[in-house]
Amino acid sequence: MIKKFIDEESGKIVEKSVMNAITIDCVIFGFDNGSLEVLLIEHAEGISKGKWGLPGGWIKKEESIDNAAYRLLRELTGIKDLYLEQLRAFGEPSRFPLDRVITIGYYALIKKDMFNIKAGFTASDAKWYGLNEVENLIYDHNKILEYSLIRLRSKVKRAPIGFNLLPEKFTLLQLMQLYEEILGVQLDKPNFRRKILKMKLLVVLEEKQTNVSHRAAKLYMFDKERYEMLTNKGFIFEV
Amino acid sequence: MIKKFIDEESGKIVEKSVMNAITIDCVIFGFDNGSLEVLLIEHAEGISKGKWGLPGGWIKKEESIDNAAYRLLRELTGIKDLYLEQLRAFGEPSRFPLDRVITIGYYALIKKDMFNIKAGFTASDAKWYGLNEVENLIYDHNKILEYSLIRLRSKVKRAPIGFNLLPEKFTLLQLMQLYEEILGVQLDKPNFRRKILKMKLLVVLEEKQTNVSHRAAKLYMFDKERYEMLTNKGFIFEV
DNA sequence: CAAACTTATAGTTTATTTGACTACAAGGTT
DNA sequence: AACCTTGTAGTCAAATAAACTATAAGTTTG
Repeated sequence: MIKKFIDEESGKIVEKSVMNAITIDCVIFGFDNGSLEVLLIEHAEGISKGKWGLPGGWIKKEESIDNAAYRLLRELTGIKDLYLEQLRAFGEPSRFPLDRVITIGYYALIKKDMFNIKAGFTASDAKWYGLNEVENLIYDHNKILEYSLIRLRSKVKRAPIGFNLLPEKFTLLQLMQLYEEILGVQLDKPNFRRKILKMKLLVVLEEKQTNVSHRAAKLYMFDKERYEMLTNKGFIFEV
Repeated sequence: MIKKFIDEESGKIVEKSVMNAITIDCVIFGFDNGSLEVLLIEHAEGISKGKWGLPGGWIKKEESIDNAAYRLLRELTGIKDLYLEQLRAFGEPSRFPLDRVITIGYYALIKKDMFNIKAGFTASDAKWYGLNEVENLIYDHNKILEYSLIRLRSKVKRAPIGFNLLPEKFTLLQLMQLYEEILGVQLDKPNFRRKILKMKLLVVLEEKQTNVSHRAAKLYMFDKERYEMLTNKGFIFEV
């Protein structure tokens, strides 16, 4: 597709192609043992062969961008049940060395206990990294990761998306530690309990923890229906 | 550029082009006489000729997406001093009737008193619309507008971007009305004053309003340097 | 088996913030 | 001069958040 532009220096009308290569790159977050991790892959082909970066891929003509992101995650992890949100488009002309490639960043939150990584046919390896173990990634992937963290931190305070990182059943301490880890703050146990329970978003279960070397904590579940009901009434989640 | 994909039904590897046409569309907000407005343009060419939509255009190969958005706004309004932020990419395959076109949405906040609209060579007319005067726009532009409003509302509470819609010098009532209009709430004058002044972000000027038929209010200016200084110390703007 | 230890959970107290409201000041208009 | 509109200062009760104390319910250790 060729379109007309005004050349800013000469003022003349020039014709240029407006076709671009577009990729998707996704930051996948997991929570394990009290720390936040991201899933990185080692590229198996092309100029970035052998280097680590975010999982990603190309968008097909007939699918929406969101669907492309879902498809890529399905190919990589096999899970269908995850939280996925677009970050934004990253389009510095220099971000990709060979051609102009615009990428659309996503981030996903998954329950780590629920799946196995399949490296897939463009990756030779896939591995979880703690946030401060991440070193130099390909292209602008460090920048995308950084941006995803900012978004995650701001979103997690205003919407109950944190639950997507925990198992179905969790204790209040686990939930608190999740918030502590993501937000990088220290929280007070009794105060956190009170605050989160007052929202009435959690269902307390009969079950308790097992195999712990201390008093077993009650297990809770997030009540999504109740959340939506409350939201419609004007309730705003805020930690 | 041709890439390989796994066909999900047959499991075979197929080759597809990954080139896409990408545009930029921008929601431009202005504030006038107590109400929030958006700048729309009437398209002068192509299949949408005669219809109203968001101002937009194509991205050149050698410019970043942000720069493309700046360039388009400059071409349209002539202003260089504005607030600009990317929303996200919109890429439903059906959003554009002829081809697959992915668009990257932006929103801008401008001081309406500072500029004149130039319709430009792809638009036959440009006009400010109050938010509830906006009717059916081309493509998915209503959706982009809706999304921009959600973003504006959430952002304006957490960052002092609202000032970009006001003249350099403004009264506290003007500022309060801006927040009332954007957030759709009623605020209490004394309480709003106290809250906003406590942040120490405003410089009070010697000047007062003129030509008003009531007690003249003091004029204030936003102190950007002070804002950045406070932010570095951990201050968080919140209305 | 009891003491020590760890985490869970309940409750108290104080400081801070928010929200609603009252009162008066400072102009211009009639 | 009376009145109207908006600006500005101050008060007070209610709600919320933050810091802290205390106790309960288990495990582990000696």
